[in-house]
Amino acid sequence: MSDQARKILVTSALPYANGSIHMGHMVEYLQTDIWVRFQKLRGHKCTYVCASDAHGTPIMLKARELGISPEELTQKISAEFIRDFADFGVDFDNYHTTHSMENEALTIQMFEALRTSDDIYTKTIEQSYDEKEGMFLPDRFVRGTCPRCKSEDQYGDSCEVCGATYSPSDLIDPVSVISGTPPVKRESEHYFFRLSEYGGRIRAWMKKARLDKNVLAKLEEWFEAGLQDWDISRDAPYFGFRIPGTEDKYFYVWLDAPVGYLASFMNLCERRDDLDFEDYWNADSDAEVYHFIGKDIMYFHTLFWPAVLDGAGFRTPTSVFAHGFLTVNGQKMSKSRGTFIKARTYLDNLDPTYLRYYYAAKLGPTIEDIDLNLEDFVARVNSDLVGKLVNIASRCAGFINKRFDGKLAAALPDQALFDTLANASESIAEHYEKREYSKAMRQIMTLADQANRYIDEMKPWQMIKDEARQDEVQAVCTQGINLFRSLMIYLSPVIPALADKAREFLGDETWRWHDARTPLLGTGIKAFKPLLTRVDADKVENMVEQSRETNVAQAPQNDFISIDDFMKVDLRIARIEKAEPVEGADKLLALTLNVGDSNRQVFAGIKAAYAPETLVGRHVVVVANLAPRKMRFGVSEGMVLAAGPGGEDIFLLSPDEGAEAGMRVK
RNA sequence: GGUGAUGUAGCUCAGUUGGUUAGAGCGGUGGACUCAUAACCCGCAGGUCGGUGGUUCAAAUCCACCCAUCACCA
Repeated sequence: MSDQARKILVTSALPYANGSIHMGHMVEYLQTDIWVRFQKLRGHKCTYVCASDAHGTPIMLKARELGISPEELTQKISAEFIRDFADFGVDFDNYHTTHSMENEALTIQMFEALRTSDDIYTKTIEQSYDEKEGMFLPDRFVRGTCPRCKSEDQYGDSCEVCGATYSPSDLIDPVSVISGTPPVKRESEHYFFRLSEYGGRIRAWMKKARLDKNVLAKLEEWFEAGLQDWDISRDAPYFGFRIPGTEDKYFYVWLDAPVGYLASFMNLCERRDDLDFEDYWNADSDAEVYHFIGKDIMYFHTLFWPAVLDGAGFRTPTSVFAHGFLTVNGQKMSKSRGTFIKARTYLDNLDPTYLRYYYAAKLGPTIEDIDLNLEDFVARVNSDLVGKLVNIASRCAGFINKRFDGKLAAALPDQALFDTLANASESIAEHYEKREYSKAMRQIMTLADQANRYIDEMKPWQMIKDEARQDEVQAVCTQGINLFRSLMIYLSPVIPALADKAREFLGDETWRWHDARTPLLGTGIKAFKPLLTRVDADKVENMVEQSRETNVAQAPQNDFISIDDFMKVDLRIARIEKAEPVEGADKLLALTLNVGDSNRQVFAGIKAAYAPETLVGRHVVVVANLAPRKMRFGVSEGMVLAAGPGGEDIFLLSPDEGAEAGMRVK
């Protein structure tokens, strides 16, 4: 790694301004923030920009639903985003919006450049149209019955049940999600970007960008499928930028969203004399540009985006860093389980330092998902941060403060041990640079173990009883304090708030990476206050409960159903005749139910909660007229009613004594 | 359905180009210590490395198939 100061521009993906920031989002912003803080600590000129992604149909519709303008909506949500990020210590140099003058000017500039080079053409296409609402419908806004498996209420682009992909016109009985009316086909002229012409240039960029091998594999897959031209326009009504020379055509949100990276930077340059927009974005720029993104938007960032930049005469990104998704307790985040945790809910309960460290301890450079295991989270943070790290300072500071008037010794008793930490500097730095944070954390914690072992071997608490060894105690504790200091410097990109507290306690003005090479000697330290308290497992539980509650409160829609609607559901008492595990299914039991006149087979996901033999003879409530569903194990002819969040917490409904199989429930 | 990724101790994860008894942290357990936010230190137990088959003197590591989980399909 060169010692020359590098010019680096870093971005995180622009959060879409129609919801709240949650724990999944935070993976990306913390991953990026750690990297940026590390670069700054190393003395590089690193700039971190972001913005709200403010355009598109979902935002337009949400604003309409709330009876406010899209501008108002996105401003309000952006304000929330900014607070959430700030409270997590995400330190943007600028946070802007894609609905800005800079972005409009840049988007149009790029579009015109591409049109001049004949990379834009128009073509008439057919699309679903909602006559009642007077608008074209994105695929996601049409729902209907899957043409392949006949599952009802599926999206217009793919079936969530059988996984089939198709176009909205293939759906059986399609309806517009907005008006509930059947859409019609209507023609419209759209603008297309000739992505198909860019294969060679994208490949050349890929080689330079040194992408992760998993990202490359994915790209290769897309290349094999063949690059298709990209539809970059949408018809009015749409919230976005109008295409010059048209009355009712707008740029597709995904065209102007990445341009928002440039727009935010341009906006920053307007008030920063030391930053020059062209210096970073001209085709021959020697600055480095990195985009941190989630693996779901790789397509846009590794194909369209370099192609558009290249075609429009700008420089391309130095690299694109894709990360995986977050699971909580090993599963997809779930509102019913209370694991769909908003950033604000976390902040209301817990210190952001915990999460920053925990994510760092798990993050690597690949697109693999990471898991937030809440029990592990409590154990890991308490053990590493409180038990190991802060403990070093805690067990030395008392002696220094009480016996030596807060004064550190003038020399280190064990220079070799100090050097061990100093010499780890480049290896740790390399881990940070490559975004191997989990490796960096492991290495730092191993060094923390050495520090604790050192104090343990020296036993200052025994020395202190011997009048002749007082100086030794001061020396040993000075050693311990300095080891702590080095570790804190290394960790400061991850846990800046804690590092600041530690720095103040030690009386240092500022920290740079290389300060870990020179010990603090002969100076005074402040009185030691606990720098970080342990994670309270009750608060974690509380956070989960709050996440569950807020969502349960939302769950009952104010859409009432009529008694007729209810009567459509044929609920019957059934007697379980037979219950057995299903081979190859972890969660299912195969139940043979007597519903009066006949027996039928139903698969129920209750294996974790009930042993099959306890069920036989029991009466339950079953939905008798549910459309039979073909599963891998056979056909399921109904649904057994049960309550609870799932797993072991499932509770079957039973009738009171006297009910017989076949009776209707109403 | 197609494509890709992942599957290693109770939990979270390391395991470089195939090579001696498969590692760490947490948790469990036994002990030591008492400076420290019941923290720290020493020891012990725990794994047929998702399954099956194959290549090889040798496979967690390579190949094939299968199973499970996750993602993408513009």
